[in-house]
Amino acid sequence: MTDAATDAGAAAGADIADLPLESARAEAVRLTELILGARDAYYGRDAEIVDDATYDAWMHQLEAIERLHPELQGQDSPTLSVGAASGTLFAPVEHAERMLSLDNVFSDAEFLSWAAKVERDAGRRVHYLCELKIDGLALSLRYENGRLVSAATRGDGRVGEDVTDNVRQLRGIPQRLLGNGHPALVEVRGEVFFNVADFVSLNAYQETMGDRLFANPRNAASGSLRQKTEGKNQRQLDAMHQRLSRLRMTVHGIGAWPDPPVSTQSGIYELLASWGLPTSAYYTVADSPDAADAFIQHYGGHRHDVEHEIDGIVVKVDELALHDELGATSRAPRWAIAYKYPPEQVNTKLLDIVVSVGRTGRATPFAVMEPARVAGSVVRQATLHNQDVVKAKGVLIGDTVVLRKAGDVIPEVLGPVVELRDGTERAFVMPADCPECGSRLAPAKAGDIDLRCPNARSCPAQVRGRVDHIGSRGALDIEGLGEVSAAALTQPVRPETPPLVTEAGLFDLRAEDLFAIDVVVRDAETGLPRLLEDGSADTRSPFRRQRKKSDPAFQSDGPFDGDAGHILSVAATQLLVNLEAAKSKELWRFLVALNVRHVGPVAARALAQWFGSIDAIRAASRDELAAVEGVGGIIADSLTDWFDVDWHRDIVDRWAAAGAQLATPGHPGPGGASVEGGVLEGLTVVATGSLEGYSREGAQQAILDAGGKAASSVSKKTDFVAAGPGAGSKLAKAEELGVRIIDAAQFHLLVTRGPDALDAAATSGTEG
DNA sequence: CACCCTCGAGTTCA
DNA sequence: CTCGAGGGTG
Repeated sequence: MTDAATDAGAAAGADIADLPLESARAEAVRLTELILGARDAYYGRDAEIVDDATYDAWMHQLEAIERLHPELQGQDSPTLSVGAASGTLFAPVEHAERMLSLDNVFSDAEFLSWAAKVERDAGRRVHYLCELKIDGLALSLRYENGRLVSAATRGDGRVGEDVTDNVRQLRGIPQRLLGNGHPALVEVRGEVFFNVADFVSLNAYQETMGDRLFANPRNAASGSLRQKTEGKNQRQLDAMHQRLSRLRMTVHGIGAWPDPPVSTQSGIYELLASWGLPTSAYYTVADSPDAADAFIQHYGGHRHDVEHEIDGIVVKVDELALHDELGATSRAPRWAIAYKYPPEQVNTKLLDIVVSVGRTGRATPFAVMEPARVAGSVVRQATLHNQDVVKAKGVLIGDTVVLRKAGDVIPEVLGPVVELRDGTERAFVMPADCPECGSRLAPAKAGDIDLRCPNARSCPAQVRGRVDHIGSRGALDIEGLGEVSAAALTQPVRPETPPLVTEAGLFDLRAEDLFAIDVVVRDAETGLPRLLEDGSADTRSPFRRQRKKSDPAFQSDGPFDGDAGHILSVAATQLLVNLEAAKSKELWRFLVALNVRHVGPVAARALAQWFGSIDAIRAASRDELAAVEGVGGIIADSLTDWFDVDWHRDIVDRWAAAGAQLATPGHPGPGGASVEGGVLEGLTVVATGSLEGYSREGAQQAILDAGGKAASSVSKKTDFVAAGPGAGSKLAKAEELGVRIIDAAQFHLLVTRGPDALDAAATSGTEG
């Protein structure tokens, strides 16, 4: 790129960054039309209708938009084809038959209405050929008398680039067709793409060579195919061949064949396969729109089970006779549609990097972004872990960043789009003080990257986090005690001194305490306090509500009448009831609730089982603690250290005084109860997905009750994996390791009667 | 010294 | 649910 071109691109980027997605889309369409029109004139009529500078400006504008919104870059984008660089590198080739693009739908409803229209136009039910829409580069191959004579990119659909020399090096593409049933002229359309693994290794290679990374497999395929061999040194040439050999082709179209010996699209695929052309293994013929929709939904959930990237599903009417009947619009055939999945990687603005403090005091920077739709949900935040990660990712506040969902769930910032910087970005500086309480942040021990707020006792963020944690499923599992209540109880606007200064007072909470609480109302969008007309913050109570005449619980002389006829809300009464019930939960839950470092549900269970009471654990020495299986020196130290702190012991004492049961009834004391001789003794079981008849917790408890070990991840030590609907990576891991997989019914048998009963049931022949 | 496992954190969904 | 960090165990 020349300097002038760089400037043009950067300037365009600055404007475009402010465009909302819909306007950007419209602008991209407009530019594409202009560019294709200019190209048509140039190649088709040998005439220039615009000067080079204008043409270049359009291209740079379009490139800038596509960098900002990669999802707008269609496969037929002019930036991916002829003229993108200089227009003279590859010879133009005219396709025998125009390569049309497909119309898109973005939802099941849109797809079903397309199918309904097709069936209405056809006047009958039709079959649908469903296939994966591979994220690659479309290619047209021309075979004359069975020999490959040319290969061309799509280009603008009518004229493409001649990439025959490069294509001849691809292993997956035959130079000659097998057999002799093919016509004299065959033009097949296919997709050249990288498998995900090959794409990753290609980028790793590019990185070691100091070359530019490819944004996605399609760009990589395009880049590899459009490499020019002249002027390259031998080493680069070898590397290129190595990469090219990893390209594969799958055929999903055929044109220029007036009289095929088969009557369906799927028949054509079989024919192509018999000629030695590589076709995709992933297609099916559906006999109804609903069946086709089921295929779409299936792969929507299993996009990553396929070795290559897919950005959607292509559905075609299978009956060839109907293709002519239905015809085509100027851009796309009416007998086929592309269902586009939501993009998994998008660009968005990094508005700020903010630091949050968790229940352990760890200060974690996270990215605050312009809300963006990724993989089907709207994301506005993503963790950045610590200041080293921020630095390693190289993001600046104000950058346009690439956002994705790791494992399809957890939002992750991949990095900045450096080309779109305009100089106003600024670097993130890790604050020296806790953003919530102002204490000086410091590493817990020398050499730690993580900074922590040392003010464990009264830092609002930490107290709030701990109270929230107490209510969580892995601890006392108190319904109604979550993030929101925890905040209301520890830092309301009224009263000034919150009911809970630390978690010590949790079981002393009374109805009056809850009734008095007011919190600031925050805007759901911005997170800022909502203001009243006089400029003061709007407040409301989470635990009061207006009394209605119709209330069955209406009492004219209730205890809380003073306040304009308000009564305790349902949430408040439930919280009080649940707190009361929590007082008699199992000992290990209290141990987890105490927030001792390194003591989670597993260590807590081991300790509770051995010692039988909090007092016994408090009294135990470091070595006595470390003698418990699953507890080592570190956890033992962590426990004794914890009990050395006055206000920690105060928590235990006040909970006990409030009636919390901090001992297992009937436990004989240290060294005592251990469950032995259960039917699952010595066996490790992992439960995943939803198992009919069991809750997530219930399944774990059933395994433990039977004397087994309930592990949270699958390893080769795992004996059984009980998998129900919705099972994810654990099931895959079990298959990979050859661990025995059982369903809910078998799981029930296993925990009640043991593994032998399972085998007996299996051999008695329930199959068939 | 290898594993293998648990902990802890952040996030979104039903 | 997944990742990194770091503890426990053979």
